[in-house]
Amino acid sequence: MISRGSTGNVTRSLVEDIGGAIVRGDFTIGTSLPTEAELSENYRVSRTVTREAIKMLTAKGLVLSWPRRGTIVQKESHWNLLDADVLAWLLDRNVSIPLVKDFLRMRLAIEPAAAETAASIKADVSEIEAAVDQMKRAAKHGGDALSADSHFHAAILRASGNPFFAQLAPMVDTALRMTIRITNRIKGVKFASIQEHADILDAIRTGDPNKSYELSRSHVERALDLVVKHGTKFT
Amino acid sequence: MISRGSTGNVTRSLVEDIGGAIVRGDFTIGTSLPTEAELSENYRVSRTVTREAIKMLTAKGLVLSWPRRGTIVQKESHWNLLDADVLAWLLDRNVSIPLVKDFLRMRLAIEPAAAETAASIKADVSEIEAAVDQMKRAAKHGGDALSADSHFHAAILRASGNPFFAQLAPMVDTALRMTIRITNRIKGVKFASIQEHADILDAIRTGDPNKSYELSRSHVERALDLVVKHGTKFT
DNA sequence: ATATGCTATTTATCATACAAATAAAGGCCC
DNA sequence: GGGCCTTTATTTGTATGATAAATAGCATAT
Repeated sequence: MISRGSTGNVTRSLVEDIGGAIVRGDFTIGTSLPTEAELSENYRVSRTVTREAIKMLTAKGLVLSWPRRGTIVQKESHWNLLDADVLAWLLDRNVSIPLVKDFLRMRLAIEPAAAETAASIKADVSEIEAAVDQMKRAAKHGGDALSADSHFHAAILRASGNPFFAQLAPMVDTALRMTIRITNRIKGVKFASIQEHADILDAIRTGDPNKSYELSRSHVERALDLVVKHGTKFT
Repeated sequence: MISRGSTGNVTRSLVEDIGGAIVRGDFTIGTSLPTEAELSENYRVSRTVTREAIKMLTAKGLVLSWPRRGTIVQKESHWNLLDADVLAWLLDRNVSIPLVKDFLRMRLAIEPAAAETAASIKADVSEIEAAVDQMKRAAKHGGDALSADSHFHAAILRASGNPFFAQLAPMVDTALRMTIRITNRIKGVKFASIQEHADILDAIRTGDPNKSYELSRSHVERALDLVVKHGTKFT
């Protein structure tokens, strides 16, 4: 049986449930899911709902359907990791150190470039500013510092004005929320200092591409070094 | 009326048709598509097919449906640019110089990092090798040099072993195929020399991260410079 | 053994009906 | 008139049942 979920949308709940199960590894890659009829029976929903859910999972690259063969679970390399849903499911069960490393290495490639670009076009920094303010407020009066942090980095990607960078923002937002927990539990390391974030903001605001690049790079590098050095203890 | 398309799949054809129309700008952002009933009528397909197509477009971030409000075309920032379909639709009608620049700037951030990583882990280079061979064959006996080129770059991303980089491979493959046409029609510039590609392959194969990074970077940089310098003539 | 045709299974498509949500219209009160 | 409530109509959401198309597996023939 499936509940209607917070959205009151049965199809959405099914997508969550089956998608999560696939990513979690409940089904063997290359094999078939239960048939539409079985899924509908198991979840007590109509075939309509089952089919529409499967179509959405198909669009996310998780499965592929063929008449008579069934709905085949695709290899992980086909999964759309950049899809916020898929990534959330993945991180939900699998916040492994290697994955975090790979994620940080991608950020290391992307984020400094985005910061550099943002500075060079004198981008609107209000969103970045808001994130820093939120961090300050959280430090003083308590609050969601983690959200503020992930917002900060997503905002930089958007500020770059490059749609390809901006596209990665939701993904970075989702992933950061998960991974910051890991980097924070390494040694006695606290949240990266607010000053460090404020400096990056300042470099972008004053339109200094090189400084923006370097500050952003060393910020991410610090997190990566931490995981590389101490990560093995936390696998 | 809609044909069954090359796949013999009506739903897929509808996705192509409506998705393409949205990305092409045939519908105003924020407004509603025709109703399910109207779409079904127009395309002469059942509501089932229409709904399943719309669900797939929803998963790609193009639309969002609400009872009584209709199916709303989402802002471009919500579109899943990293989805190969969406990108193909976008490039199909909109291979504009600014978009190509943004694309090259993202590659400039990603590709050298991927090449560096691939070299440092002594990655399997057979796929990259195959692409270079294909380029050589194409040069000699004629053949699809463009495909070989785009394969080469996608293969590097995959060779990095980083799933976040690898995920971008299909997108880069699609986009390159479109954009190489532009860079090639600037001045008398021919395909980037095969030697240049072979050198990158060699640096990765011999496990030289720094050289791999530098060669890859200058390769992409050359393309970007070209577009920046001469691009305005081709908008 | 290989090729050919049959059968059963599974997804694909169609058609219809009803439920749920909600925007728009209309009516009511002040 | 203007704000509040109710009703209505429209649109997507869900359910059900039927038929079509594709194909894996089996049986059969050569």
